[in-house]
Amino acid sequence: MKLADPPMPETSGRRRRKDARPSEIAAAALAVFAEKGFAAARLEDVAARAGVAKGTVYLYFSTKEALFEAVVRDAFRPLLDGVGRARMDTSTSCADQLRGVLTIVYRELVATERRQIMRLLIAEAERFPDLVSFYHREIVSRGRGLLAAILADGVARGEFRDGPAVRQPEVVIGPAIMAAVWKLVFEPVEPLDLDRYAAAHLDLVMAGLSAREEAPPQVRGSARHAPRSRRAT
Amino acid sequence: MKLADPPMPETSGRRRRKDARPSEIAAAALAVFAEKGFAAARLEDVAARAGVAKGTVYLYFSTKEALFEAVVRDAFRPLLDGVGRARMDTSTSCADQLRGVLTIVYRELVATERRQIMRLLIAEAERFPDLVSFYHREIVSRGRGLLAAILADGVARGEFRDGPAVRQPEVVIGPAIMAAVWKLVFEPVEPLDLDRYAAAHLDLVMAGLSAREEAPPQVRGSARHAPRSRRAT
DNA sequence: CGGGTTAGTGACCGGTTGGTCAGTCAAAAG
DNA sequence: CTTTTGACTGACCAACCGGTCACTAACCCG
Repeated sequence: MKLADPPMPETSGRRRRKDARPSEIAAAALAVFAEKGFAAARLEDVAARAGVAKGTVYLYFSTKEALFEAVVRDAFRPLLDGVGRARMDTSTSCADQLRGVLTIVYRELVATERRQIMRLLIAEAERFPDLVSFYHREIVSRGRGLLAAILADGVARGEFRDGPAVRQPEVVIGPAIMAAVWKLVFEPVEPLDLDRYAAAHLDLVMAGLSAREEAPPQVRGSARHAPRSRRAT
Repeated sequence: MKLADPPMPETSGRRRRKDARPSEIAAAALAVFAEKGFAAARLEDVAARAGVAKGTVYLYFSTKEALFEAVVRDAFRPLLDGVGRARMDTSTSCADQLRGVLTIVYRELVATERRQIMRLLIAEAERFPDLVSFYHREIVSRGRGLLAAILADGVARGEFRDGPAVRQPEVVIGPAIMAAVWKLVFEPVEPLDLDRYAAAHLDLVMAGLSAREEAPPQVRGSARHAPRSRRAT
């Protein structure tokens, strides 16, 4: 496109509009979808919010489904490489790495309007299986990989206790997801103090993972007598 | 009505139908709403699934919104008193009480189709604020009260460590909510082994709460920097 | 300036669907 | 048997909305 364009920047007035339109429309569409859901969102509202006529939407998106998919796909784009880069330097303790990851989740997902994407994904999951696959591949499995690596490393270093939670890293971020859901549903009724909540989450998880010198808890019948490989400090 | 009706039981064949209809329609509506969402669900589908004509639905529910609210409200009715009764006898240890509550959540919410109610509530939360208030009042705040009581009792008995998580009981069930969401969204892509997951959840929570020995008052998450073996796997 | 290009428009169409209501008919009443 | 009741029906209506397309006008270039 832009390659081999020696003389002038081709973005003149009219042209600049054309380049800007798709993202303008996408932003408007995201707002409307988040507010109304897919089925109840009206294309005319999207157009109006973007400051264009309804026909213009169809210049850039062939159908309502296509618009929805494009919008929801791109909503996490800015975070995608962030997740990739998130492999922090291994010099810090695993506990701190874990703290860092959870803090990012709270700051970038739970606390921002991006959680509306979660609502859309939950609501329309079975109408848009491709979208679900995309998110699973690009976000969820990567995130879990990162988490699993940190936990495994923590066990290897003797920071963390080996146990079922290490092999089920989802458990560790579960409370954060619940916080996002809570804010999506109950925020008007009973708002959630995210700082306090996140602190409690961190506290519980750290205490639950950390390897104690005193190994065996009196937790009876935990159905899991795995060898606590406590690589003592 | 029924008073002063000496001769015969008035529930004859025709009458019995009238009594049965609302719940039949409600059951059908729940299925259709769960499958399609509120906006995309068609009243004719509901009627067909209930084995009646469309007009019949309007004999019992004045509008589509009313039908939705009635259906979603009643979906948890059978569990309501269950939650109330769930104040287990205080003879068992608080750890066991907590285990019991979480097990019930997994068995009655996460593992059953009832989690579809969660999807509906999340998806339509801002279109039905009354419904949200209802659930918050009848289910969520009761459940949290129960949890908080168990945790506080556990602290008093010296079973649990006092800490921020005790004052934020939501954190403790967070992973279960996440499991429900996971199954709602990613089940077709990557199914979740609920037993393994629940075991990991229990393990993490019990370890995170249990008071070890004399418990250093505030661990502040073992920020030990011990880069003893910086080798990754 | 004028002809050509193209982003943008909005009236319109057709299918869908929430909601209505005049009518049907089985059972209860007499 | 006839009459009355009321649960149930489904054709119908009107509004709504996704998608189309003939048209407009802003812009570019010679």
